[in-house]
Amino acid sequence: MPRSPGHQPTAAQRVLATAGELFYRQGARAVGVDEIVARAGTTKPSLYRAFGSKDQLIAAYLEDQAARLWSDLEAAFEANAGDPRAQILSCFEALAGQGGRRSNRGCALSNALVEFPEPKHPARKVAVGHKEAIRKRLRDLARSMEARKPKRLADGLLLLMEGAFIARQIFGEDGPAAAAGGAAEALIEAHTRRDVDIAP
Amino acid sequence: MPRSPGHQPTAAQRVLATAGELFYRQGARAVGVDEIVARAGTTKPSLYRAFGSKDQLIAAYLEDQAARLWSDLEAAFEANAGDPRAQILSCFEALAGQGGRRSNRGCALSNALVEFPEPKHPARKVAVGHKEAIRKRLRDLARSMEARKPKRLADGLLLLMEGAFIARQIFGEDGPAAAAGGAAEALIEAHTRRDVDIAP
DNA sequence: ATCATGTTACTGAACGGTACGTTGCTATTG
DNA sequence: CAATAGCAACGTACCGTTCAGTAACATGAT
Repeated sequence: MPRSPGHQPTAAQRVLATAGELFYRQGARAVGVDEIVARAGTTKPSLYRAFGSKDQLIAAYLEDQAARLWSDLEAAFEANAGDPRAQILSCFEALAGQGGRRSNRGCALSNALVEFPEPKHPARKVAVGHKEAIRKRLRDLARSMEARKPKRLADGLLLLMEGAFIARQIFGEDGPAAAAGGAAEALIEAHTRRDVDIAP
Repeated sequence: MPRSPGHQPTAAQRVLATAGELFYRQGARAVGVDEIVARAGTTKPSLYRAFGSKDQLIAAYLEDQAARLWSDLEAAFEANAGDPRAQILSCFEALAGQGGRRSNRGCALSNALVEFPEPKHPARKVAVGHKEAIRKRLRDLARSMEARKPKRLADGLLLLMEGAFIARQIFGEDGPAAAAGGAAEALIEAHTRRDVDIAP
């Protein structure tokens, strides 16, 4: 879809970019299509030709966010290739850094899950799919570091991540979210040390 | 405000009860005042006479939820008086049980913080206040169990709680949320054992 | 008489969505 | 080369609905 470089961005691209900003900062339900097109310097027909409906625009926004997040994560993984423990901890640093540059509103995918509980909403499919992928990735990492109970460790790490996302929205960047990395370390330690036993 | 027993519930009470159900299940932004008054068997003037605005009704709903949650927690604390470790773990059981009876929509307070990011929204004050109280309570418990870094432990536990709330909305009751209690146990263990050291 | 409540009928703004006309580039043609 | 046909992208102006909120008045119980 992206045009060859040198061209100006299309109306659809501008809509997706501005909608992304507004959705992330204010929540998708709080933003009207009129505001989106006004700030994008275009009009509603362009929005609806490109995305079909507001719900589908939200889904597109989430796919975009998921792709960015995923590539950030993969970059962190590659930077620590071969050391699954460092790979996991780099996740927490990565998500901490990302939150900082975009004003403490946590994870766009998680927020969307809260905003749209209806099971068949297109936003849910995208968000749930992404979260399942993250969970699977964490499981693989836990397995490759030979944790005693890899699934359990991966789920614990996921809880810490999600908790950090929303803790940042409650207490800001220097609240409990800052403790996520350390807690993850402790959890990993508990699952990999020989002399400590984990509840069944 | 509650009337003496035997009387029928007032219009305001019915509004608060139905609004609570709808807000919790669908999200406050997704529910209109017309739907609330229709299901409560009353009319808009009654709603606005009692609560002033929809935003204030949302705030009242959150205060109600916070009070319920808090009393549940206090009950769990009293049942394990003198054993701070058991008190903390009973939190996780309590919140797991609560989620079960109300269809996996997590914590009403946390959800509201996601739905209403505007700093001066009345819903935020209520929700943030409650979360700060929880954080303080966890700190006290961590201190009284002589954890090495009580603040850090409390924050880690808070992350696990919040993570469990939203994990339930993503993966359901049997997803990562089920691992919260075990992870909390491991975290406590790491902070209380003599022979394990915690990163600074 | 007073109080909480219900009834009806509104308001103006914002909502998501669309029918229809216009612009501008590109490709084909004489 | 120049005229033109086609086509995709875009904008104007509007649709009906729903939103939160209100004014004025009626009713019923204590």
